[in-house]
Parts: sequence; C-alpha cells; structure tokens
Amino acid sequence: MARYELMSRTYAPTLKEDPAEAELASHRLLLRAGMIRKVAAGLYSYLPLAWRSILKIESIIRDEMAGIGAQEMLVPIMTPAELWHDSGRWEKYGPELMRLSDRHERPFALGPTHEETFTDLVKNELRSYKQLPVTLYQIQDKFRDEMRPRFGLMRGREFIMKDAYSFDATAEGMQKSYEDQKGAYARICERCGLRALPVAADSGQIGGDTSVEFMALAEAGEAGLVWCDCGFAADIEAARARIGFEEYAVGATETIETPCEGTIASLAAFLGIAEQACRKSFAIIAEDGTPTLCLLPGDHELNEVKAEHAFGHYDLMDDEALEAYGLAKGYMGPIGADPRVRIVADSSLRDARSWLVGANRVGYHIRGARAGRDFTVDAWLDLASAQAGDGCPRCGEPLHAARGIEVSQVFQLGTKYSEAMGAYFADENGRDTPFHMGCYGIGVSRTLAAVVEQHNDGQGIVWPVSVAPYEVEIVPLNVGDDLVWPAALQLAGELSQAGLELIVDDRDERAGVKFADADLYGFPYQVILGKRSVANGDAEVKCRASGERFAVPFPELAAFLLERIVPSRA
RNA sequence: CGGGGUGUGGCGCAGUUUGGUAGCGCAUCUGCUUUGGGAGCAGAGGGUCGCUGGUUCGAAUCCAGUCACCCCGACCA
Repeated sequence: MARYELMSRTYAPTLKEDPAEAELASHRLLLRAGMIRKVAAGLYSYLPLAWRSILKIESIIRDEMAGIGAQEMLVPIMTPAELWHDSGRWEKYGPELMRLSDRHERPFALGPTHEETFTDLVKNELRSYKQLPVTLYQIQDKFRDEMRPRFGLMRGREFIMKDAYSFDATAEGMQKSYEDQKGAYARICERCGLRALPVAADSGQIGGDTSVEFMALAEAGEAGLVWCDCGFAADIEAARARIGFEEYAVGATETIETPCEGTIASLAAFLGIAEQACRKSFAIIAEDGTPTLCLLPGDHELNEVKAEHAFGHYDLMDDEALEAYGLAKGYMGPIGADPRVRIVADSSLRDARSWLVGANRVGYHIRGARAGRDFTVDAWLDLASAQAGDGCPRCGEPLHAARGIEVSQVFQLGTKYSEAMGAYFADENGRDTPFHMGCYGIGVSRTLAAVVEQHNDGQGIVWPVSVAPYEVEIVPLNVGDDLVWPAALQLAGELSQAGLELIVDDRDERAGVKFADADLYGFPYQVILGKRSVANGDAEVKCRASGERFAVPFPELAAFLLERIVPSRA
C-alpha cells in the first residue's frame, strides 16, 4: 500500500538557534530537529521522528536477538523491595536506585536493571538442566537517579534499555551464551551505523576476562579507552599496560634541593629530566583505615577503579592526615614517612633501580633511592592508568588512546545472583546447582544519541539509512505551483509504492526554510522539485551525506533511490 | 554531593554595576508584495522579570532564603 507522511502533519518543530542548555552535537541537534524535548533534568520526551529511529534500532535488536534464540518478554518497571533485599542490592545500590512507596507504605524500586526480577522469575520454574539454556530479554524504560544527568539522551535518569539475561547449567554454557550476545552486539552496532569498538571492561568482583563494553568512538564520549593495532582494546578503567620508566641518578642515595612547585611537571623541568624518570606519590586512606602511599611512574595517574579494587572505598589524605603521617604535600615519598604508612608501588616499577621521590621535606627530593635498600615496598600492584604510548599488554606496541560512548555491555555474572537469590536447578546427578548467568545491556536511547554524535555536520544530522526516521524527503519548492505540487504527489505515490519510507514537505514555506530544515532533519536523500526541473521531467536528488546532486528523470527515480538505499538498510 | 554558572514573552538574549515600573532579534497572528538556501513593508497579540520574604516613596535591579536548570568532578546503558 502506498503510504507516506506529510511534514505539515508531523510534530517535529525545529529550532533555528542552538538551545542554550545543549552542549554536545547530539543533544543540540536532537533538540533542534524537533526530535526530543526535555521534561526535567534527565527526562526527555521522544517526539515522532525520534521515536521512528528508536523503533528501527529496536527492530535491529529484535532481529539479532531472534537470531541467537533469545526470547523477548516484559517485566514490570516497579519492583518490590524484597527482591532487592534478596540480592543484597537494596543497600548496595545506593541513592541511584529510585525508591518509592505505595499507599500502604510498602517499599518499591523502579528498575535500573533487572537481574533480580528475571532470576526470581525463573528460579521456581526452570528446575532441570534439560530446560537450559534460556535467554530472556526485554526492551523497557529504566530508571537511575543519576547524580548528574547529562548531555540529553546520553545520560538520562529514565532511559530505554534492552536487557537480556542468560541462564546456563555450566560455566561453559554461560561462555557460549555470552559469546552469542557479544557477536549480536557487534552486529547491532554495525547495523545501526555506529563505529564501535568492543573493549575489555572492568569486570568487578568476578575477575577475569568476563566483560566487554561496546564503545561508539566519539570525541565527546564520557569514557576513555586504549587500543592497539594488534586488536587489543580496553576501557581505561580496566586497561593493563606495559608501562615504561626512565632511570635517573642510579647509584648512591642523595637528598637534593628542589626549589620548585611541588608538581612532577615542575620537578622534571627543574632537573631537566623526563617525567617518567620521576616517581609520583599518592597518599590515601584505604577503606580499612590503613594509611597508604602509592608510588607510580611520574607521568601516570592513579587509576581510581584499580585503586578501589585494591583498597576498597578510599579517600585521599587531607592535610591533617599528611602531617600526622610525616608526609610533606608536594614532596611526599616513602622515605621518612611514618612507619605505619603502607608503601605500595605500581608493578611497572618493579625493576626500577633508581627512585626520585619526595624527601617529605618541603623543597627537597631524594634521588638514586632503591626499593628494598632505602625503603620497603609492601606490595606491587597494578595501579596506574594506561595511557597513549604505553606498551600494549598483548604485543608491546604503543597503545593509542581514544574516547567513546559506552552504548552496550555484556557481562558474565557466574552464580553471583543465582546463589544470592537461591535460584537452583537439578543437574544430571539430581543435585541442586545455581544457574550460571550472564547479563547483557544495550542503551537504546543512548545508541540514538551516539548515532547522531557520529553522524552530523554543520547543517544538521546525517542519518545512516538503517536508523533514519525516513529514508527520503520530497521537497517541492512551491506547493502552490500547478506543475510542482501534482508532480510531488505523483512521485510520493510511486516511491512509497516502491517501498521507500518517505515524508513530503508540503508546507507553504520558502525554499530556504525547506532546505535548511531538510538538512537539519538529515534524511539520507532529498528529492527536490523546483519549477524548472519539473518542467524538464527531472527531479533533483541530493544525497545528504555526500552532498552530491543528481538530475534524475521521473521514470528512473524509484530505481535510482532503491539502488542506493536498499543495500544500506539494516 | 563538592566546585563554577544561569534563571527576563515560545526560542536566543540585553537591561542588574549606578533602583524610577521592561526592551531587542527570531517565532506567532493580519494585510500587501515576494518565491531555489532561514524574504520585505505595515500593523497586532503575548512577560506574576524562577519563587518567598526583606530594605525602599518606589525593586528585574539591593539584601536574605529557596527552587530549577546548565557546566566540571565521583557512578553507569
């Protein structure tokens, strides 16, 4: 059936000027193109054009999930507190969990994710290994009371997420379910037109190589990552790297006067050496109260996620604590510190023969110090943040750094939730065994933002065909003209008959307004109809992405467009 | 939650320093002209100046409190 939409009947109000509240390209353009509107911080309405794109992303997801045998379903957004108590997350999740009470004062939470709900769902009815594996998923609004919602759809308090949960009898089974999801996720990114990289992610308490994030590469991305030509890629939070150091003043230990600012940069400049010849000290109080001095290569930062794994929730020492433990701010070092201070050092420094460290005396450093001789390192830990130029942990070549938007993540959970919630099945021997679970999330609304972040130019959005709200916009320049308007209707009928998704800008606006809006909306192809070209029997086709224009005779138009559009469909 | 900033017609902003009762551009409505890159002219409508309290003859403007939003940091799809 021929079907197309009219612009005059589409609620997609454009903004001529940039909204003051928007900084990122995606946020700005989604607002300007009349696709989203803010209701409150982190809460957005999806207008008709955005919703069409969302539905396309969802249908790509559904197709890929069907391909690996995952079953779609839906659980309530509102979940009773008991479920969260069972898993221990009612306390652990913190204020990010949106809590509310019903009229009887019974506590509930709005789901930020649904491990509990799904585990609870299957625990009484998946009883035998013969029923496994099972993977269930849903696409639904999620709630996280973010401390700071940001960047429009990028970090909302309510957002659309696809979340899947796999239940397997064995760790090997879980591994396969995980690999299936990971493969599907890579294809989903690609089909949505995202340039994305699977990167090793921080795998929490479970450890090992059990989690991968898909990062849509974008300068505006909130996440840092490192990658190597050999194929290695990791979230900066998780990345291990071969970090190099330089030696300075190997030999006798010697205190030197360093009248500089108390930063590594100024110290290196003062001595005329590289920053990696210095050793940087961070003084913290670990969760268990142990005062700890972390020694790092001078040109590297303390990785907070790694540090949390090592020390629990830690705090940087305040001035009072520094003084109490004999540490001089800006001139800290392991030598001369209070003996209660535990000394830990980044494992990259294990072979260092000379340490340039603070002397715990303002204006002085010690050079040529040696671990084991002049001070004791209590533990060698992976603490430094990887950065560009560090050696790839796999092949040793220099790593590159990039920024990305985390659009999805796959995770092997093991038996963490099944054990906590008592979700067991009977194995071959009839023994109760906890499910081996995996969970897999895709930020659907965030994916939309990421697509726009990657596909835009000075004029507006440049939609990939696969997720564009419409594939073709027909732009009759004068709807009052008795040649142009009938031609527009005629072509709209023919093109929609040919299976193209199209919208006709039937508004009685000037050409400039229509061109500007068309570029802002960013539909992949514009079919421009002016008096002159229509009189010739030609349509002017503009490709939004390349800017190329073609004069195409009416009878060839459908084939011309199909030839370009069909291969790009998801 | 810590730091920084902003709240003035639908949108973008000026006015606040030095109190005197609100203005510009865009958008909207009417008419005429115009019609291939955000038109021109003429006219019109639309504002509790975030909110509350205070100072003052008089507050958008000064003071106090409060709320909302944005940006930087810690969390995550």
